[in-house]
Amino acid sequence: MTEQQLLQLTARAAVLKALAHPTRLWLVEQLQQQERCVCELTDGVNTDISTVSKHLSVLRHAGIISSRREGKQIYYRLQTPCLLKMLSCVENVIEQNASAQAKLV
Amino acid sequence: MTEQQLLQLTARAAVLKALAHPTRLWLVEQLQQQERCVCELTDGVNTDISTVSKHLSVLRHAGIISSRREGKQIYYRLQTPCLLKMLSCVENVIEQNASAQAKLV
DNA sequence: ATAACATTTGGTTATTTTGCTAAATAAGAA
DNA sequence: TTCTTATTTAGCAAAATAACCAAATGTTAT
Repeated sequence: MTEQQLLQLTARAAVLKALAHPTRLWLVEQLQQQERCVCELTDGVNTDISTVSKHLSVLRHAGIISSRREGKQIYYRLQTPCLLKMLSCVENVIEQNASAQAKLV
Repeated sequence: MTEQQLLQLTARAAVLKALAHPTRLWLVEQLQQQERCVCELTDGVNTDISTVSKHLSVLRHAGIISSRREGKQIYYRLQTPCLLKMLSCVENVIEQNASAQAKLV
């Protein structure tokens, strides 16, 4: 693995790592159709507001979402639509695991 | 978020988390064309054999790769080909980030 | 059985991540 | 200005992760 390769792989890993949390995946899902303010997002999730804010910050730093202020609220939107297709492949892995499990029984 | 949803999102996050490491991404890349034994994989990477083995174990537990023994060697292969397409979307995120950065300069 | 090889597992330590509470900012309303 | 609402930041403790070394396992050859 070259130095150049390592840099590239680390960048990819950073994006994946940002997605790799149930709450953050949920947030991405919520932003699928339309942008949302933080208050709307915290409503649906059972964790603290500050925790949600931190998760949003992680996603934003990874370039997965972006934000804009409108009055008191801050609205978040999805930056890269193809992420949703990506997740369907993740689902494939899970289904395959499930059927492999089933085969063992 | 319902209990059911949380379970599903946690499963997805687990797959993404397994991928979210430069060495593991490199390993997945190596398995893209053909299966490989551990000795072939450790050759290309600068870390300890035991560390590589542990990374392979993480990928295997996530159902991303699988292994078979042939004599003294253990061969690993990719379980879900669509993962490679998935990573091209991750690359999109990175490129978009780069061009956003460039715009600022 | 012993030796040599390929790989995994266990133990340790350093680092990172997570989620909470409390405090800080930012914007609008009174 | 002061109050209220919306959101972020800081600080902390618990849990998870990563990398190394050493020891254990499984396989083939002697």
